[in-house]
Amino acid sequence: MTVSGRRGQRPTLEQVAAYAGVGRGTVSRVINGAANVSDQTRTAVQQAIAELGYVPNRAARALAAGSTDAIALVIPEAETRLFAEPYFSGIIRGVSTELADTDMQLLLTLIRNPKERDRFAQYVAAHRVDGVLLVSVHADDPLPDLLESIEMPAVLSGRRSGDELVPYVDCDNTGGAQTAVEHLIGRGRRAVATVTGPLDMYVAQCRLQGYRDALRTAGLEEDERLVAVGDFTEEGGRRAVRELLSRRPDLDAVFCASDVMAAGARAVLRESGRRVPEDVALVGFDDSAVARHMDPPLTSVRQPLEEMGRSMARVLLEQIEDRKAGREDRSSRVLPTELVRRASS
Amino acid sequence: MTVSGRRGQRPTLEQVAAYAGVGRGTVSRVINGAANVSDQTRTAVQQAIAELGYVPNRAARALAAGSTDAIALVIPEAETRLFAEPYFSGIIRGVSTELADTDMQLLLTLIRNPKERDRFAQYVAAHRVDGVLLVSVHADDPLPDLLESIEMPAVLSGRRSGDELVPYVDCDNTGGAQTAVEHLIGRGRRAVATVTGPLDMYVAQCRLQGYRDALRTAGLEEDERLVAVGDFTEEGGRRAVRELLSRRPDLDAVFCASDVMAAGARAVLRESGRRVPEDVALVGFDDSAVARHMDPPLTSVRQPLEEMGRSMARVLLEQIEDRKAGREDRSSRVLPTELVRRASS
DNA sequence: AAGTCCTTTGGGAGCGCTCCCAGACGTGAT
DNA sequence: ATCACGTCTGGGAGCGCTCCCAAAGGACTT
Repeated sequence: MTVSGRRGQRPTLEQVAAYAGVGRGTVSRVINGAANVSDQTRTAVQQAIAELGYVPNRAARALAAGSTDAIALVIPEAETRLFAEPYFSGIIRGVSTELADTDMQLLLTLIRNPKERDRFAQYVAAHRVDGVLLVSVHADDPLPDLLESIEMPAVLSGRRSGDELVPYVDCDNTGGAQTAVEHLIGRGRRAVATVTGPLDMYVAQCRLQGYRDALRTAGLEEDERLVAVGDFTEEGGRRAVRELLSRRPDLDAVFCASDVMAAGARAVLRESGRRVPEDVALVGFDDSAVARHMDPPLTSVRQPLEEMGRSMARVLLEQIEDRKAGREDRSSRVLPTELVRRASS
Repeated sequence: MTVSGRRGQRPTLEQVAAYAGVGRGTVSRVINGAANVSDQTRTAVQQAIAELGYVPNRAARALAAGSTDAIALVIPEAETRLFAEPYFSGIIRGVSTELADTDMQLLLTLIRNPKERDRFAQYVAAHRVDGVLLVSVHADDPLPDLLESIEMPAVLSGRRSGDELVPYVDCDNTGGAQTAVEHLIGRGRRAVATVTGPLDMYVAQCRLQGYRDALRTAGLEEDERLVAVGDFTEEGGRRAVRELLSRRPDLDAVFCASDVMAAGARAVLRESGRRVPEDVALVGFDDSAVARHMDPPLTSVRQPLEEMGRSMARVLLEQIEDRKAGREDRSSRVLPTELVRRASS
């Protein structure tokens, strides 16, 4: 308790100014890298800052400047279940990396229910952050449009549909799926089945489209009996593969739109006495821990999660910058995926 | 751009006061739930707030009050690798849940290198947050002591040693391990081996201790040939189990201090022609996705991650509260684990 | 020598709150 | 009627910045 009297004793900009023998405005200019400061003055101020250990007070800055130097990363609970595993840590890591050089803060907000959503909406509407990164893939999520309507800079992780209006960063789901299936075809497989995600999700549509593109490119016939709809869960994968096996017992490869579904697929294949990859080759999507630790290890399509996080942050920062300068910027980005080949195919 | 003129048009406390026909101070009192406001006045103010859609400006509040209404969740990169998977999302979810009713903000900070650590240290030293949640298990991490020295309220996730001084929230690693091994013994296993984590980590020491306690309680002899040191990686698990098999080919159960190591163990056991669980029963720790999707699904010790997150937040908030009131509070908490039984044992 | 323009600088005003003091009013005791 | 004391209220001061205007000075031009 003795030392705590020191609280608030942190030097202020004013003290730095006094110490350096200049005015407040000048110190402010140096800190914010404004032009029109002579080298001599700048050096003196910088030295004063260093000697006093000055750190600007964010609250004061935010209040005076009307900006917050903070962005929010918003994760609706619903997404949390579907994409759990490597997804968030990857995105978060990327975002954080990109923000490290800035002095933007990252605010994490989980939204579990409508009440929390409203609370967040109000919070954002009150301009308590400079921008929002939103993990959202559900078409019926009202948040993106809300952000749009209050002109809050925002970037989505993933698209809600093919003609997404809000700036987004996504990975090439179609291309990734196509590559995966082409890989299977290249290994001599001819009866390639797929287990899709729920088809009301755009990401699931894309991955199915990639599957179809690959078949078409290879001149293989598309057989609807080789397509089963899953739900991104292991049990869904099980169910789908049972269905596939009953319809086309001769299938020799399965492309699953997620690793977790591939785990379910793998179990059913084993139960049915089929060996992986000898009898049926298996490929997943996500390159999650599940894929790495499966037996045999699962070939999977890797999304560049960290890079996606970085991109999201970058796009958002640009957007904030542009908005401030009165420009309009609505760029999005689609990043390539990578096929990670393992023993399952 | 037309509408953006509205920016900053959000009502201020002053406007609320005018609207309600009271003074600024009164509105402030109502907002902060201070006593000494007549019911009539309070109602009038609350109505004004509702009608105007007033939301307090955090920056202004922080500046005037000298507090920030924000806490930081700090994750050193090193931990990110080891504990990746369910750990962070669980903790984060818990923390976020607990904070939802507060108007505390959650700031996420990843620390990748010494430079970022220093930056964060400076940031914290400047009292830009009210408290810190620190995921840290490495004894040589300087951050906890730094926080201690500047009297910043802090709570660790996990202990660095048995006599941790900084308040922490941990799960009962020893008890969890003991329960797991007792479970194996209860299923008739007699040559129970263990794969430990790196023994310079307290968490690994605890889990080993739990293993020993279980053997002793059951009156089984401890054989050092049944203990192999791993490193929480799959490859480490592989290596450890190969070692164990060469030393005690008759082992009939393995308790691994992490699921990922159990995945490695499982692979080696299969290679050696042993069936799980018929020949060798297997138990892991963490109850991660890997455990659920393993073949056979892995029995594992579940940590109550979300509850741990909640506890951390609660303990930190209490600490902040107490500190503000001039009291001293240093409570910690150890939460029970739960054995999740699956087919591997 | 006077005027013009640019660069550099100091410091007032104000951001929206909280804190706190002083005043207004009511109640009961003297 | 007077005073003391309590409850409730208004609003000044100030938190530490940024913004911006005006002033000081230097380098040119006419």
